[in-house]
Amino acid sequence: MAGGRVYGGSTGSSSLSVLLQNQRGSSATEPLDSLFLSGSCNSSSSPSFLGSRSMMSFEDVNGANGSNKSFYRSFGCDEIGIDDDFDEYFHQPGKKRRLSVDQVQFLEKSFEVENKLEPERKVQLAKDLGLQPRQVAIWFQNRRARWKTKQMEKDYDVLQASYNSLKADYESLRKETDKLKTEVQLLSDELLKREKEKESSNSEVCDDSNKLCDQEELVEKPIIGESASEGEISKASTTVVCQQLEDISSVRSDIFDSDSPRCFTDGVHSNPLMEPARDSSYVFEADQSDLSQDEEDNHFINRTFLPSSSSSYIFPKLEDVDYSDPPETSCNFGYPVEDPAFWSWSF
DNA sequence: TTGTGTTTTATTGCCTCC
DNA sequence: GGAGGCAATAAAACACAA
Repeated sequence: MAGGRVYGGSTGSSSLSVLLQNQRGSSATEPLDSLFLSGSCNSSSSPSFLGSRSMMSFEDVNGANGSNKSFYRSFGCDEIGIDDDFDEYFHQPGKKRRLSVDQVQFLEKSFEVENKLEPERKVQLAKDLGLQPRQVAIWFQNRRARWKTKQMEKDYDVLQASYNSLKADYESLRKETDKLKTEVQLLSDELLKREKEKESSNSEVCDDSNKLCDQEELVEKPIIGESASEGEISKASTTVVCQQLEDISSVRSDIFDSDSPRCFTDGVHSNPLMEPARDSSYVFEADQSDLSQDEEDNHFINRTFLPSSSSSYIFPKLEDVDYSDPPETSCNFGYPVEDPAFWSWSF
């Protein structure tokens, strides 16, 4: 829209007083509501109807001469002496004429009441305004189109505001996610580093492990063997078990410092089901001939403290465990547990 | 005064409903 | 099939800057 334009697509009543002032030179406070009051026509207000000269140029203007005047008669303006103005525009066929401000105001008020036009109302409006019913219908049709456009603009603004809000939220969450991913990466690196350190230290320990392994066999046989009974666990074996447990705890506490996010409450897993997934099967399988030190630890603990009467483990099999909905206290940091990236660093 | 952009009035063609 | 609504569009009217 050009700057300074006083009329526009928005023909709301708020701008009509300005319109009138510009077009008629009348006071801005001059009540347009007089259109809806009978007997409002006087010599000072009559110029406001001069704009209606446009309606005299319609095709059947000769026949409509009387009906045009009906618009004024309806407001008590039978004798206003504007016939000369009518005649001036009588014979301009094909010329498009704008409705007067007052006619538009009248139509606007009618539109506010009901934006659809019933046939009876159309005829009545046409009669009152001195227009053809078709003109009234066209005006309402165009007015509805303008209203729809405005409404779409409003809806667009609302949607855009909503979009901007969501976008801001998304950006915030994305930054937080990136931050957490970085943290996870750091922790994962640290874990790998410590595991390597542990493996190197284990290789040194293995030199002395022959003796330890012999002792472990002594512990296992009474527990797992078919002929073994609980009463057969000797006091000496119990001593060895305790010693091994201390060794394990020592190694574990060496691996995980107190600041690392993990699922341990101490050197032993608080939730055995969250055991390492690097090779998750080993936790629940009875026979593992080639066990690393870490695996040996779990192997030992599981066999020592969680035996069943039938010598099978009481842990559920891995495939029976539902990991789809991990507990709140798990260490998945909100990542889906089925994500391999999660299992690569979780415990 | 003129060119340009905007608004309004009106037409056309298509669609839906009764 | 006619009436009416709607989208697209033409064309006139209008405002304004250069």
